[in-house]
Amino acid sequence: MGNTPPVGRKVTLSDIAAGCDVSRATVSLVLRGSPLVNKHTRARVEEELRRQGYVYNRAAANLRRRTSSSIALVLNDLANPFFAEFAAGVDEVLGDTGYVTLLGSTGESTERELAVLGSLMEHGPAGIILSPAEGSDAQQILSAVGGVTPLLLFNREVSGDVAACDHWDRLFLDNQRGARLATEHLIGQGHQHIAFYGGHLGSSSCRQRRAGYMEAMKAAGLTVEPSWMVECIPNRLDAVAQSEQLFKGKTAPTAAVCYNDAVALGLMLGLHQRGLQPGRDFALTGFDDIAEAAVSAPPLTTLAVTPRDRGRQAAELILQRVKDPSPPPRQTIAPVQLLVRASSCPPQEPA
Amino acid sequence: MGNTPPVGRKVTLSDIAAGCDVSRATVSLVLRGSPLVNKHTRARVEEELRRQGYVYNRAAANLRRRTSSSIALVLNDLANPFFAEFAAGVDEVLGDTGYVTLLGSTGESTERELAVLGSLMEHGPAGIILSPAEGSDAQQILSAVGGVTPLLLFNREVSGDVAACDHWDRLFLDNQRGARLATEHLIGQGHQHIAFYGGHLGSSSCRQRRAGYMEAMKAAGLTVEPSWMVECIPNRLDAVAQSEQLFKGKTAPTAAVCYNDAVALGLMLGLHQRGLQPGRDFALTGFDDIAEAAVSAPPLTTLAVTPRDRGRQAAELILQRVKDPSPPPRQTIAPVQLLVRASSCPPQEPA
DNA sequence: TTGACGCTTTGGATCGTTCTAAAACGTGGG
DNA sequence: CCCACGTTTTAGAACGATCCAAAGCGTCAA
Repeated sequence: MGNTPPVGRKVTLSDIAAGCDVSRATVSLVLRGSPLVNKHTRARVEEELRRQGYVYNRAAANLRRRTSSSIALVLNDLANPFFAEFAAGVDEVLGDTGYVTLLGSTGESTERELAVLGSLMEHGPAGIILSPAEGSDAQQILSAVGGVTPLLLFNREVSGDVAACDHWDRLFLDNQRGARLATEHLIGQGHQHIAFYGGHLGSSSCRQRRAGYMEAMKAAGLTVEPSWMVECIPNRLDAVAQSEQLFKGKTAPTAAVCYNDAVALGLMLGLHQRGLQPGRDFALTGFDDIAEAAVSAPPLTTLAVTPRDRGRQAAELILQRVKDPSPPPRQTIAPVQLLVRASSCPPQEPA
Repeated sequence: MGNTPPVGRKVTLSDIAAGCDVSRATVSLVLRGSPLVNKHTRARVEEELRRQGYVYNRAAANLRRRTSSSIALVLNDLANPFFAEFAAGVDEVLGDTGYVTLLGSTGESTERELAVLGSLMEHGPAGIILSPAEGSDAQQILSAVGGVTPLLLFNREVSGDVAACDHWDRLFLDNQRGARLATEHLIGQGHQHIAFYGGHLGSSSCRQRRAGYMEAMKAAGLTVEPSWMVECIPNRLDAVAQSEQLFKGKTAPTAAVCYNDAVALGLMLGLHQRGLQPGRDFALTGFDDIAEAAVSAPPLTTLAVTPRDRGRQAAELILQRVKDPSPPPRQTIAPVQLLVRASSCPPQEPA
């Protein structure tokens, strides 16, 4: 009978070594499946590991080997289903590769973002995936994470000195192309008076989506009335409230490309209040393909961004970079896919 | 001029010590804000820390002190908004207390759950918050996490030997009271023929909610027809499909307590198909207060479960347990709150 | 002069693992 | 009998921080 496992303390490699009369080094070799150890020794050690209920201490190993087995994931809003799906995708890939996810949620506060980054850095992650809070400054982030740990910027640009962060990788959605596809689709349905509704000009994604819209309109030779470009806070409530702005100009639009699904669903309510039936009297498109989009009345034409796939992709990008830091920084633009549903009807009386 | 920071290597406490001619011990004291160090020394050291861009290595400190600064958060479905909110709440509190969140997502697979727990354990978390996958076995979980690390079970029971896990803390929603409140509310509106619609009897939450419903019915002296207890898969689609079952018996219900919001929204569609207008011809309630509940037509009376608050609470519970492991395990039942909206109308002709 | 006493500072061991170089051991050829 | 050789095993120094006991130092009373 060997000794019993220690009581108040965790079982260490030395306990195992003592328990079956070999050196710590040998146990370590067994743990890492080295071919150097003799079959019988290995069996004896493995039995002892089981007997004492040994748990590997990866922190100690990482210290000695100067390695890391974690990736930090810092998100501006975990409660948002888009980012939740994204996080699930990230964790899926990281888990499969033996990395562990260090989570940090900033709640759109740049102050908290810096604090969270600082705290996570103390755990020495091998890399960082960051979806920055609005208004994040490149310089400050750089000084929080240091110049060494690889960082992948997701979904948003940061403001400030470009040179400060031009060695970061980037993963963005193809906002511009998405909005262009939606606009082209509405044009294809026969619409000529098409608005762009919702979003904040302060956000880079809104600017990109507007650019895609303008691009399609221009390419089709269609003019854009100023009253058709309406800003609103990108949630349902404000989208309802601002919807009448669309009809203040001299020509009323017959369709709208909306900044995102939440805004589109809000606009639907606003149209109802004006006596217009969306999907029959007025066509609209969203962006994101949230769960509700498929079951709204009418179902919403929108752009699928597959956040879980983006998460997986982000994880793979940062892992590549961790494995080999030498290649030049890379910017990846993820495709989005147009999902045509009933909300994007043709105009009622063809022009 | 001091030496320059090292190149390929991270800056360590020894670099700082060498850089300003003190011992490592002194630098360590400065880092931890000890009152022992002289004002001038402290200033010199702090200057050097800044100059070299020192980052604290918490893993090394944890190793030496035999402490931990992380909590593992293992969720069966991170993509579900309920758990995403929960995670955000957990991370909020943990971040404030200097802990870091180790994330693990199991995707409802018990196999993956064990793998994830094993991997996280190697990082030596101070505690674990676990929302188990369906069908998780107490024994297996216990052997994955060992008997030492505190564990908080959230939201779901695990199957198998109770004795195996009776030293775990628990945090559950008050399903029974929630359903009772909803039922009492409908009774208060004047309903007597009230159904319980949706959910799987296999799930513990469904059984608890049914129990709350029965409790209220019995207390009010109301009888329950067998045809009023209808099971369905808890999603919108199946809820539409099964809704006619409610009207197969000899007495048609005038109201229904639904298993959750998704089911309630599905039932609304089913009622429409029968020519009944929910909120006027038929009253119903949901459970969860998902985002759609407030904006459906009619807005849905439901039970708010405030997942973010639950997350905060879970974090506080596990931190308490980490701080002092001695008190006996505790089961916490979180209150749910009835939100009355237009869907729970009085019956059309008062009985 | 001595030593007792605060106030600071410090060397060295230590946490649990891995790495390196070398030792132990059996074996077979010269 | 000795040594070279392949196979296993090992002692001891790392990794970067903290803890402990003790030491340096200036001051002041005896």
